[in-house]
Amino acid sequence: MPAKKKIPKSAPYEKGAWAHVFAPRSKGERRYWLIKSEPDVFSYDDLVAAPRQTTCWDSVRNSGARNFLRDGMKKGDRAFYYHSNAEPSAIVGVCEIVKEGYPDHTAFDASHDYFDPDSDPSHPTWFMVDVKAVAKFKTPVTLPDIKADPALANMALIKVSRLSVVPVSAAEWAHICALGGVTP
DNA sequence: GCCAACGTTGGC
DNA sequence: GCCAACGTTGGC
Repeated sequence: MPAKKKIPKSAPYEKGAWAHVFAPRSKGERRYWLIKSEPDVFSYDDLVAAPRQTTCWDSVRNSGARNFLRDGMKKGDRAFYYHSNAEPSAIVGVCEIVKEGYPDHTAFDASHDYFDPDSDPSHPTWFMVDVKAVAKFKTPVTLPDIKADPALANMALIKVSRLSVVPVSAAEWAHICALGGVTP
């Protein structure tokens, strides 16, 4: 693994390199994602403790991540729950998309930290989904684990840092579920 | 705390 | 349309 990797000049999610994650689906096809949260802010255990083990995934303010939330994710899709800025940073559980992309109301609220005056209810800029906890990993799969695993070398998590929502391939999904001790 | 790798903004 | 300055994420 190169110590320093070259990231394509143009952001992949802008140029259609990830068009497959937005492409039409076969009937019943499920797709996979990874969502990041700092555990000090909202951990997987916080999700489990939430009413109906569900929360709205609000406050994403990056256009690439927004596109995944708004256009990529479908009800029934699954997502890894990743703890960022943690020691160690790691995938700690599985959740399910239980409500597809809808306007992020926190952008409309002037008193909210993530208020965006350019987003209004008639033409929302930012979107969110609802996620529900499904299973906590028996063993967290850490970022060093992921980086050391040749089967995971192409994960979007590694390829494109600083994006809080990224796609996961079906092969990566199965592999990581096995490492984490949960059924895919 | 540092800083790489972005995305965004705004001057021109 | 270019690009420098700035802000953010998140690993280390």
